[in-house]
Amino acid sequence: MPLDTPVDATDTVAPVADLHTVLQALADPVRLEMVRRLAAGGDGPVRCSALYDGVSKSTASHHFKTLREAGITRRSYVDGVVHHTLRRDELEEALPGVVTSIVTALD
Amino acid sequence: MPLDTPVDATDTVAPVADLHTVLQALADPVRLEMVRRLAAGGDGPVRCSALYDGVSKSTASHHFKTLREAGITRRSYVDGVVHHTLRRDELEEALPGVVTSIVTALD
DNA sequence: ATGCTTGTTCGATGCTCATCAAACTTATCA
DNA sequence: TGATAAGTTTGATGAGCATCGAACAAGCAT
Repeated sequence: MPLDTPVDATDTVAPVADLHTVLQALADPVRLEMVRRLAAGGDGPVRCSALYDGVSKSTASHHFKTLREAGITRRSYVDGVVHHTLRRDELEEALPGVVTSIVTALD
Repeated sequence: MPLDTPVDATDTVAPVADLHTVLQALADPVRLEMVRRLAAGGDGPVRCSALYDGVSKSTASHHFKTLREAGITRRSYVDGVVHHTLRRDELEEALPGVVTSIVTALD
């Protein structure tokens, strides 16, 4: 559904952003919770609606965009609905330990 | 020199704050650089003036307070001037790997 | 077709916070 | 006793951003 949707099933992904951008993205409680739920989802794609509570759709979409642009998540389309995936491997390569330790501390 | 200065040489320290507070503290570029310089200082006390550039004294003092209240640094007085120290051990205990990996990514 | 659902975009609003200058405190030095 | 230096605090200002509702786009159902 997005205007800039690619034809195939998965968005082209941006490189993982610099540390400051990643930390800024993770410093918001709503986004931190989104990442927590993505990690709890066993690293598979999770549908949008399962990633937030208590904020409006438009706010959630804004946070998705922030996470995506920081290189933390990837967007894909399964069963016609949007899903998000934690980019564990790329993050580990670019910023070893950072996201892993944060996710661990989140339990 | 602070109004709430204890009599002895080192401030009483607050507990390490929760993950969200710590991330929020580290998400600012000025504070991130302060932490980088503290880490580069080999975990010893570093004098205030060596921890920042490009911002005013009052701004720097504000950032010091933020780091201290997040439990990331400790303030002490050596040779009559204020020093700051990275609380490596307490941070590692409260949030294993988080600050360590961030500092490592900072090199 | 018509509607319903899902997600994005836009515009507006309000709050948080980074920043500075100025005044103040304490200590050190002449 | 001044005078200077180092940090802190306060008050004000401005920018960024989290939030929402509304309008829109795309897909699926009936």
